Amino acid sequence: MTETSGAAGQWSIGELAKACGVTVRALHHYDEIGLLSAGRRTASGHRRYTEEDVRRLYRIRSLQMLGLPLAEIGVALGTPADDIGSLRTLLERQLLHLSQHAEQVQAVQDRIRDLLSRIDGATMPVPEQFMATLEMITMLENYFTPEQRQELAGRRAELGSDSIEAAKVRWAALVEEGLKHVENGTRVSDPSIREWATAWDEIGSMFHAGEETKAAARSMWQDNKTALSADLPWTPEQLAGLMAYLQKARTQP
Amino acid sequence: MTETSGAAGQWSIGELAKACGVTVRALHHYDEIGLLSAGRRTASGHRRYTEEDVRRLYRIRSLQMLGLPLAEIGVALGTPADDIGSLRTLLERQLLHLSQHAEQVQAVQDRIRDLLSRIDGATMPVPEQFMATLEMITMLENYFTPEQRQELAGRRAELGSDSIEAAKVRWAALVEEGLKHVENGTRVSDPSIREWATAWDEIGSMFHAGEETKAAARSMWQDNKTALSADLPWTPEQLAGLMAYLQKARTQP
DNA sequence: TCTTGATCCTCACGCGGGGTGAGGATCTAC
DNA sequence: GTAGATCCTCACCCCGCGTGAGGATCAAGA
Repeated sequence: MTETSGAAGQWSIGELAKACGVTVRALHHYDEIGLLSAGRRTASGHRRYTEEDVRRLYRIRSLQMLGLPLAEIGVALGTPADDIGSLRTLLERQLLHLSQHAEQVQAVQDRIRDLLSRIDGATMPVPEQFMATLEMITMLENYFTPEQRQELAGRRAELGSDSIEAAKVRWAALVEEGLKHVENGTRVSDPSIREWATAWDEIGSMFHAGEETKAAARSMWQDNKTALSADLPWTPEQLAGLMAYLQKARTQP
Repeated sequence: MTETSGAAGQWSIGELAKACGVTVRALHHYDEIGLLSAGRRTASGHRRYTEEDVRRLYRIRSLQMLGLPLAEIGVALGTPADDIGSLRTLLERQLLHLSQHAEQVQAVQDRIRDLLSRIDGATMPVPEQFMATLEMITMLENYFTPEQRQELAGRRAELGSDSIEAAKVRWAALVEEGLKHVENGTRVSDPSIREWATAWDEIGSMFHAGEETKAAARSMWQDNKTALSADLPWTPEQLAGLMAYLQKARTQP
C-alpha cells in the first residue's frame, strides 16, 4: 500500500512514467537531452523526481501535444520570463506550420483520389499503363507551379496570346490530352492522333525556340518526337523516356 | 556538347540526379537499400544507369510523391505481377493513412486555435495561468475519448441519470467551470466558488466510490481536495498536483 | 602527355523521438 | 535470505537522406 510513494513528493521514474503516460525510456531521453532531469538522485543513482519535476513534465507533455518539437519546448519552458506574447507567437508559428503541412497532405490526398477515379473510370487493364499515367501526372505536377496549375484547372479554354505562358498552358493541355489517348489506347490510325501529333510538334518547337536550351537537348527532343510520331500508340517506355528528356532539358538551361 | 551523355542510353549518377531532380546522395541511398542499383558499373566502379533504371527511378519518384515509404515502393515495384487490384489497394491504404494523419493534424490545429482564442478573450496576464490552462485542457483531452468529448461539447446540459457516464460528464463540466475560475482569477470569497467546491467534493467521492481505486489513491484525493478547498484561489502548482494525482489514480486501477 | 577542375567512390556521423534489448545493480516484500 | 520487480548505463535500430572527409577517376584544354 505504500506503493503510492509519491506521498512525500518523491517519485521514482517508473511511477512518474505511469502517472503521466510516458515510458521510462522517454524520461531517460528527456534527461539525456537536458529537457527534464530528476531533481535528486539516491545514493545508488536512482532518479527521484520532485513535485516541480512533475509539473514540468506535464507542461512538456502539454506542449508536445500541440506538435512542438522537444527542442522548442525546452526553449519555451527555459525562458523564465516567458510572457504571454512569446507564447502567442509560438502558438501562431506552430499553427502556421501545421496549416502548411495540412495543405501538402491535402494535395497528396487529392492526387491519390484523382488516380483512383482514373483507375475506376477509364479502361486501364495493364498496370504499365497505370504507371505511365502516374508518371505523366507527376511530371505535370512538377513542371508547373501550383499557381499555374490552379489557373490551368480553372480557365484552361481561354488562351490566345502567343506568350510563353500561353504556350505552357497549351502544352499542359496537350499532355493531358495525350494522357487520355494513352488511357484509352487510341490507335495511330485515329485522325485525332494525327492532329494531336501536329500540335505537339508545333508547341515543342515553340518551347525550345523561346527559351535558351542547348542544341543537344533540342536534338534529343527532335529524335524523340519523331520516334513518337512514327510509333503511336505509345509504349509506356517511350513516355517515360520522353519525360526524362523533357525534364533533363529543363534542368540544364 | 557530348555532355548529354544519355544519348547512348548510359547515364552517370550526376546526370541522372539532375535529370530527375534528386540528389546524388539519394541515389546512393537507393542503391544501399537495394531500391535502385545501376545496371552496370565501369571498371573503376562508377555507376552507369540504363534506360530501364531511369524508368524505374521515375516510378519511384512518382510513388514517393504519393507519400509512400521507400520500403513499400520497393515491394510495389518488385512484384512483377503487380496488377491493378494491388495498386488500387495500395493507394486506398495510403489514402486511409493520410486521412487519419490529417484528422490528427486538424485536431491539434483546433486545440491551438482554442488556446489562442482563450488567450485573446480572457484576462490572462500571467503565463503561469496560461500554462495551467493548457495543462487542464490537455488533461481533459486525455481523460476522455474523442467521442465522449464530442458528446460533451454537443449536449452538455442534458444529464440526469446517475451512471458513471453521467458523473464523468459532470466532472468534465466542473473542470471547465474551474478552468474559467482560474482564468478569471475568482477569489475564494466569491460564493460561486463555494458551490463549485461542494460539487467538486461530491463528484470526487462518487468517482472513487464507483470504481475500484486504491485506498491510497483515495486518501491522496482527499488530501488534495481538502487543501484545495482551503486555499482557493488556486495556484497553478496546486492544479498541476491535482492533475498528477488524478492521472496517477487513473493509471493505477 | 600533362594538368586541372569536375565528378566519382566509399565510409561514417547526424537529425528526432524515442524502441528494444543486454547485462548488471538495487530495491521491496515476504 | 531470496525472489521478482525495478532501476542503472550503454548501445544499436528506425527513416530518408544531408553533410562532410579523404581519396580515385574522368573529361577537356594546353
